Amino acid sequence: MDNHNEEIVPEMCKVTDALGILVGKWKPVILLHLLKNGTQRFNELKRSLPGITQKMLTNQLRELEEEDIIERKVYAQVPPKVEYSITDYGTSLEPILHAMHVWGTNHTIHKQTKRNNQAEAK
Amino acid sequence: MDNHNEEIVPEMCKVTDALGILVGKWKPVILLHLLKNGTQRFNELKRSLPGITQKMLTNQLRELEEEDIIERKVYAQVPPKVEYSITDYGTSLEPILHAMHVWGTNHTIHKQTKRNNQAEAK
DNA sequence: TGGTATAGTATAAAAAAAGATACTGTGGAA
DNA sequence: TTCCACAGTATCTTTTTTTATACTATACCA
Repeated sequence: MDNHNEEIVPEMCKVTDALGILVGKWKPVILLHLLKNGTQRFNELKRSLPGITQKMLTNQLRELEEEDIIERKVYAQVPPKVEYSITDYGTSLEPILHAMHVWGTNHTIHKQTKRNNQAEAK
Repeated sequence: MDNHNEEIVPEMCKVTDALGILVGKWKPVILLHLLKNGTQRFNELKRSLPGITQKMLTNQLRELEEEDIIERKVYAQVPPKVEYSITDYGTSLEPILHAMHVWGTNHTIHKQTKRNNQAEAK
């Protein structure tokens, strides 16, 4: 048995680092859109994200690009054309997003069940 | 082949819901402490979390309790004694926290590598 | 000639999250 | 008698995040 047990030591925990990349009101949805639909132009994304402002979209995309999760490709055209896509490295996030989605789905059920139980216990 | 493919539809995505539970500057660390050390008293936790204010700790604990992730047990004593622990249900978060930790750890390396490559490319 | 689409930037304001600080009541120890 | 530990509350201030709004340049179309 080798000695790299996988216990997380809170003091050197990287969970927050990982979270930092996912957090932001719009980042998960942006990632899911890019994962599902592949390469997208700026305004395509914008139309898929009702309510987002251009500034927010730009911000979130830049932050994801900074982390090497997505790629930004600018075409030298007028009017401008900019395409966004998930990098190969970025796809390594997919299992986590998926796990969170599954957990989140179950959690909504869990909470509903709990509420019902509490209601009938009165 | 059955028809429940697990593709995440962004429109009905629960990732944000799951994230909402983990987000908060202190929640992941609190959870990791409780997972690692088991039941803890309020001030034990506080001492383990250098820099946290009582208000923040109380807040985060109440929010986690609200989601049924942790349990709060009050002893009718003076001075007061309150114990916090992960619920059985709460442990279902462990794989996700673990996955995020592993991903986060790798990500720090990834970024370092990228920086080095960029530096030597100049 | 005016209007539209593109991918943004700039600035300010509002809202949410986090932090600082002071306060509570009570039993036991010094 | 004063002080400490306990598990919090109550306010107030600061910081961060998000939103709202207006503005840019240029090609194309009618």
